[in-house]
Amino acid sequence: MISYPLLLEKFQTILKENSLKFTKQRELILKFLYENDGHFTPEDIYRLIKEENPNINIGIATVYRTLTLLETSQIASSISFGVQGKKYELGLKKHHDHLICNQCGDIIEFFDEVIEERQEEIAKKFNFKMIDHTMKIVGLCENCQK
Amino acid sequence: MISYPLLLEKFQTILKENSLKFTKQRELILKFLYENDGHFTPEDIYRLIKEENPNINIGIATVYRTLTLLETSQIASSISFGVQGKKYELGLKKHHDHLICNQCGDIIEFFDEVIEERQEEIAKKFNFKMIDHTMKIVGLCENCQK
DNA sequence: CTGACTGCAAAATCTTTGCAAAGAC
DNA sequence: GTCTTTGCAAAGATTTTGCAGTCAG
Repeated sequence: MISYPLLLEKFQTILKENSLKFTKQRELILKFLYENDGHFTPEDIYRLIKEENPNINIGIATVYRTLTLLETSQIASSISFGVQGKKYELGLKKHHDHLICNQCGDIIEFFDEVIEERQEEIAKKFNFKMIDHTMKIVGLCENCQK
Repeated sequence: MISYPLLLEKFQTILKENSLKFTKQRELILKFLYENDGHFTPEDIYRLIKEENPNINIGIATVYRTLTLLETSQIASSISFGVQGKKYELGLKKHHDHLICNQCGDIIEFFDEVIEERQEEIAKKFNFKMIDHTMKIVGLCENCQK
């Protein structure tokens, strides 16, 4: 896993390349995603950053804007929950898919080589240029089945 | 594939079982999904039904309510597109997954036995009770690569 | 300095809800 | 007749945008 200083550097490089500025708010959001393993809504991120940094001012719009930027830069990635919006996570980990618990909302990550390969083959079969793929298994986690 | 009269009967049975009423609007939405192979937003469905039936009154709220009902009844199913909402299709076909073109929005359906099996195995491995699963391969379709 | 970024509030989307009238059974 | 459904418009929820002031480089 990448270290935080390296991640920060990567982000700053991307910003520089695009004549964008490195701001306190952008750093806080990056740091939040780095430090908090999991999947968060923009609202979650906004609220938790405010809680942890009562002295800093940050607006929800900035969170949305920054998350979009981070996703475009391939530093973060999101999974969507239909009408309930998206959740973001740091996107530098190895690609993986998700098991999502319907009851408690818990998200388990997994990676399966066989599925990855089949996906490539399917895309090829349809002459489809695959950019991304997501797989969600929805159900009940071990705890919630009790 | 199920015939329309049979589908209609199935729907009516479900309605009766739940003391719900069979209305013109509900039938139109069911018929629309049956006759139109593809994936539609609630807005699409609303608009197209109105176009095809200028004499009939139908509100967008009814479309939403009915789609929810159809999905709960497992007659329709939806795939979500993040903030951009959901698209619905008749859900009685054999389970399948989707290739989604980023450019033109086209959706190609596919089914792969190997992936299906692996999903079962993964769920088992995590003691996860699988209720549903979706897989989306996002990219560029054959046409849009040109 | 200059142009990008920010927070705010307003706007835009998409979906749901409250309600009185209409319709199914 | 009774109870559900409907359309409408208003309300919600989530996300985006316009703008004037602020800040990074």
